[in-house]
Amino acid sequence: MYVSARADYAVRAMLAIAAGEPALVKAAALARTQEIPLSFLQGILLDLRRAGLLHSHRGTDGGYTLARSAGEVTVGDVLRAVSGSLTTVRGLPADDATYHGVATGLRDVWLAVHAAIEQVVDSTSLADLLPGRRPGALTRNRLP
Amino acid sequence: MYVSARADYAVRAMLAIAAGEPALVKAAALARTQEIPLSFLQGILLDLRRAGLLHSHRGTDGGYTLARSAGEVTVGDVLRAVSGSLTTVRGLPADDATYHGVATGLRDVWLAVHAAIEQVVDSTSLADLLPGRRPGALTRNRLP
DNA sequence: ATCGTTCCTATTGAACAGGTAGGGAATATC
DNA sequence: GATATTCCCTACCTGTTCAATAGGAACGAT
Repeated sequence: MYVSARADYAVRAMLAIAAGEPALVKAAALARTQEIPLSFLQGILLDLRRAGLLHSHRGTDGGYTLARSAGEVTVGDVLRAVSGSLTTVRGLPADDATYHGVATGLRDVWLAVHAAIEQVVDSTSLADLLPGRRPGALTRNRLP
Repeated sequence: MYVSARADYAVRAMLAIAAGEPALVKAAALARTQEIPLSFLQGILLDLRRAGLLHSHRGTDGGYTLARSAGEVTVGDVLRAVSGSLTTVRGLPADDATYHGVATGLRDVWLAVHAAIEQVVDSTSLADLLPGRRPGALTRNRLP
């Protein structure tokens, strides 16, 4: 179970842009405050824009802004935008895994893991994570 | 969220060895029936033995056998044996992630994901996945 | 229309996962 | 004890991800 640098950076960038609303936030500012390599970040921002999560504006006083409000964007949306499928097994989406013989039941494990992850990231919006909100909005999702 | 080839192969190998009990199972037989590259598999089996999950026997009619019974080994045990930490963010254990500024809340998301995954893999033993058991032992963990 | 700023793209190199090859060490059979 | 079989270990190759650099294209302000 591995969260890639792309995925981590993408959520942090979206949070920083959401926190700057309604002003535009520059890529260079994101890279500085969140300690993300600028060139790498630019590729991630491009993916987020192509996925329809960001609007970009060029020229002086340009930058990025959210395409939807922070409450309408979930962490899962961001992860899917930069990683394709949310959960992959050996590089393929969890659904596509086919097992032979005694390992047939393993498929259900990965599907259960996928569902468990989905339940967390799809029920958490960017607004839930921003400071100034009630802390621990997530705690009720932790364990039964 | 990425399940590595090592992790997937490791669980499949453990299942195949468990299914062969009490006979010893050879690495070559595992590679053939589960379609795993033999050389790669040998390195995985070495990790599983060092973690105390397998016993190995050399020479003619050698092979591998479980160190504990199939009911006493969980999927989580296997994953930790080959991957170190169960969940990593940018290569580091989920606990070690430190975030600055507006991204502080993101840490709780990864911890919640970690807990959700843990709940699935630590409550599923190898015996639960073997054929001949009641199917769908996992289904009650899927969703609330 | 020009200038400066910003986003966008292409190229290059380091680090790591996935996969391969071959020699060495231990065990059982003959 | 010689031999065949199997596990054990090390080094190597390849493709992808992560990261750095440099230049080109689009936009707003003056």
